[in-house]
Amino acid sequence: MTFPDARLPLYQRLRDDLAGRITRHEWRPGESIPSEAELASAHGVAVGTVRKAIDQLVAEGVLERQHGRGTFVRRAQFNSSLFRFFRFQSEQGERRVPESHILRRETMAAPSAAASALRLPEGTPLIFLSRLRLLGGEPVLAEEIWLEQVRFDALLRLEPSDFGDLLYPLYEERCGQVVISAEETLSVEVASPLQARLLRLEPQSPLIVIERLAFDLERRPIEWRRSRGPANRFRYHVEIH
Amino acid sequence: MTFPDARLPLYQRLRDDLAGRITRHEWRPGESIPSEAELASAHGVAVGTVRKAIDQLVAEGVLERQHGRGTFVRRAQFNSSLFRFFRFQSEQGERRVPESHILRRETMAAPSAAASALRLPEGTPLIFLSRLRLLGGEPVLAEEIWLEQVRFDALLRLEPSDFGDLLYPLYEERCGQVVISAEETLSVEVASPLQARLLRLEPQSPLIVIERLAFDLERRPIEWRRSRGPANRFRYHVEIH
DNA sequence: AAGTGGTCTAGACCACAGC
DNA sequence: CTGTGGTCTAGACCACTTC
Repeated sequence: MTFPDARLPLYQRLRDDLAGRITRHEWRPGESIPSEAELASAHGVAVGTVRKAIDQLVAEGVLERQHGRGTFVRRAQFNSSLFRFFRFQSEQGERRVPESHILRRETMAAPSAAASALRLPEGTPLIFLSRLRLLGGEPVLAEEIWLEQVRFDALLRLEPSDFGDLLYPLYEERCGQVVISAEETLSVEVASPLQARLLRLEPQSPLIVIERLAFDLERRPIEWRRSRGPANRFRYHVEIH
Repeated sequence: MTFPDARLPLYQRLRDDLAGRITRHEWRPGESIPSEAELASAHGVAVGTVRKAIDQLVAEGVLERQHGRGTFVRRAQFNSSLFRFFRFQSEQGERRVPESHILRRETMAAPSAAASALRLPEGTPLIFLSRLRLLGGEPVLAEEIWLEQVRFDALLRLEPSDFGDLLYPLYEERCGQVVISAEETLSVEVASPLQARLLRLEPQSPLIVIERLAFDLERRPIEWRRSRGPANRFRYHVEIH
């Protein structure tokens, strides 16, 4: 339980309260939350204040309004921009989801880079995943993923072959962790012999490197990953506002 | 003059009205707009409605509220994410603005790629600019830029040496065109002999290619540019929501 | 003290969905 | 017809800036 700062505006505390109840699965993705009038009377505030709190969560992509029907918890948005970097090569629409193979799954004490990214003390127990992703049989991404062990414990009790092709649905269903935003940093480097063999490239081929830090509803970083793929089949699209 | 659809909500029409007055330079960047109470009585609506219109423009980055002082037209935001791809090499903060040299400035009939990006009929008169950008004397970006001639006419009456290092302030001051959002597409290609010489690289070096389509207040595309730089000194940071 | 934006309330009326 | 979200109003009170 966090201490809601009483000096924060009402609608802010309400937003955090609702976000918490979604995190705690009081309302599940796809379900509707109580009506604005109900929430208002339950919290003893005006409807306008409830609307302002909901407005925020809608803007964050957590809730979705449907005129005349209600307000719903959004399901993980697998067509959203969070998945954009899968758009390797095939620019012609039809974003295919690459198949995934878990190569390694281990626990480790947080190395300094992962610890500082995830804002955890160095040495915190983490889960480390190594994944290879393929499109039409060809490797397109080699991924290294770090997760805080206490949050993602459930992943250790699952067969790596049962992980499926997408992690975020797994995070949501098995671990109750919802990703709603992320920061990515792109750069280009040259393939090491190891990476080259994994991606079936010639050594010294240019690689695109995507570092991603993913955040949950409470705006805490919960996943850090570093993905590498062949630079020549790469396209990346962003909207800047 | 556009026809405001009377079926649109009041606050939407108000938003468009305010956006238009900013475009037409009734209020200039850095200046304050009338107070919410004034706008409300001038338009014969409630203050809440004015606030909702202003909220939108604030979210779009056009206006900026200052508690107790007023609401201001934002100046072109040169530290904003629109300028992020200047962050070549020096990751350690201090984003320096590269110096710019205009290599070519011509008028041309819109080629099909530029026409379709800018959503203009093929053959529309355009201005074409070619720029080289340097950091500490070293070339970091070679840019090709296409602009609709009727909007950017003023650029033809200016000495290329007087363009300065940033184009968007120029667009704003000389042409009354304000960029508030953009889409970018990144890819990697291999330097042609020409590009290699321009960027002082060995031929066949990997290049990062950034295509940018920039939009104005009315959400119309007004600039299309393609920039190329050495891939190895490149870093790109995005927030995904 | 006067003027500005920020929060919050209470309620009217409209538009859409679903029975 | 009922319940839901969407728009709009009118006004109280607060917090910050400026003079």
